Amino acid sequence: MTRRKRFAEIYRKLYRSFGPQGWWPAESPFEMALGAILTQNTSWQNVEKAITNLKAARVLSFGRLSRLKEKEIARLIRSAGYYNIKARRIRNFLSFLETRYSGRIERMRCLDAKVARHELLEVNGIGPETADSILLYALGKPVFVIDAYTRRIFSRHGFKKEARAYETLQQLFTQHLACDARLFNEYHALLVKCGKDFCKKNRRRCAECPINEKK
DNA sequence: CACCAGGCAAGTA
DNA sequence: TACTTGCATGGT
Repeated sequence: MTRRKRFAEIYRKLYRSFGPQGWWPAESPFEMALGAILTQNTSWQNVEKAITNLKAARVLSFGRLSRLKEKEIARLIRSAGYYNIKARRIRNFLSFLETRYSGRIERMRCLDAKVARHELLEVNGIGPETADSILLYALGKPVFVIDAYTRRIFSRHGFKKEARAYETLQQLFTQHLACDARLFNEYHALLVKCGKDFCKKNRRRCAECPINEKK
């Protein structure tokens, strides 16, 4: 079987098993970008509580959030963990948006994906996965997001070596799939769903993973 | 109790 | 280049 068919087959199995995932669960590109920072090595459940706090405080916008001190942001996002470092990262992102895009993340949409990615990676606190999440989910760019689940799943299904480095695994998806933001969106979300349910570090439920099914 | 979650940066060798 | 460590809450 070619790799192209393998990548398509895995997607098909995941989609048939789990259905559409409806990512990203946010009301605006700005909220998505914030969520991307908040969810760094953190369960989405804890991030939701932080987002809820920000909304309750009426500060989930560039203008309102920019007026808060770092300590205030930290207090509001406490439930997301790493709150001091994440508050700093959010401030870094806000000042980036301010200086380059007048605080309007939508203005990044007209950029080439490679240029936008490079700019985002310049922000201290935004690494490859956070940058790609913002590109794909907030800006609608056809960029495949690699995360710990994606690595683990493909590592366990014949791509052990390629799954080591972020860019290497990302290139495999880019090469073997149609360049389609909606496909990338759904595929990544399905991998996270599959990882949460069946491909955890302990291999207890590994055998039940839909990728193992015959067809 | 231990372990894990939709990472990243900084330090070390 | 390739590890190691700190960051922290909340669920299982």
